[in-house]
Amino acid sequence: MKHPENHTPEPSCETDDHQGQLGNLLSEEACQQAATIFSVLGDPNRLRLLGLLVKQELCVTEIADALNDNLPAVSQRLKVLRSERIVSYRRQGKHVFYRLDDDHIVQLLQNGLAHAEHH
Amino acid sequence: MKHPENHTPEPSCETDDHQGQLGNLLSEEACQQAATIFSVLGDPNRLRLLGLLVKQELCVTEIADALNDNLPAVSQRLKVLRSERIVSYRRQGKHVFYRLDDDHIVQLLQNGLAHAEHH
DNA sequence: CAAACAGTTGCAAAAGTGATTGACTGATGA
DNA sequence: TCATCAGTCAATCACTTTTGCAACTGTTTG
Repeated sequence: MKHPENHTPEPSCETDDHQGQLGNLLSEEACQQAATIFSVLGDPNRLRLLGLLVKQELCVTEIADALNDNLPAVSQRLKVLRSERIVSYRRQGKHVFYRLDDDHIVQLLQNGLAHAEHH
Repeated sequence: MKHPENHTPEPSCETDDHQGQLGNLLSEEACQQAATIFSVLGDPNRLRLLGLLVKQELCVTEIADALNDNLPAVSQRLKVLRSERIVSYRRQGKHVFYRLDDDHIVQLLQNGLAHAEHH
């Protein structure tokens, strides 16, 4: 007696497959991982930071300056982004340069922004 | 004395435009909105729930049952998803049926999962 | 109208998150 | 080697979010 059997004449026939490889992909583990990534992107400060990196590679100081924020804060954010492989970095002398890890996440950002707009 | 001027010979020439309408889009407000959406998606429980809705429209009880979770919890999650227009709903008799608001967010989910996987 | 069912809401406890500050590491250059 | 600059790390605090439970609303059915 779990599923209500008397609710709707036609059982909500939206079973078309406007999904990609999605459907089954929502396994326990996939959800967990995807959720982590989404929540890392779910912060305006980190998003602003990524916005800068879309255009070019930058070192931490430059980022902090552009965002008008202090170094530890920025470094902290970069650490989080690093942990999810959203940004990668290289050291050059005293400086550490960060950039987006791949174009993949640019897409994600675009999608997110798109949804934000048309809403 | 803000931007370091001695850091790199060529100032990190990644200024190619593999961005869509992105670049400038990262305005204060756009960031804020996008961040909200991302963080709503940044929860494994909500993601699992959305996973169900990708395939079909479902009522709250069905969802709770499928997720093996209690009704108030599910209702609460749906409320959050509703607030960001990620799901829409219709009432039919005693039941309230939820579904994904548009195919747009399916894309978002796909992107998120894709990134989660190849990582 | 009363009973039963489907959902929602409110509230308090618990868990998670981000900002801040100060100390620490690593590289350069006098 | 010492001073300085670039960045990271760690600990604390404030704040937001989740969750779990009980009470409440709305709808159907007897």
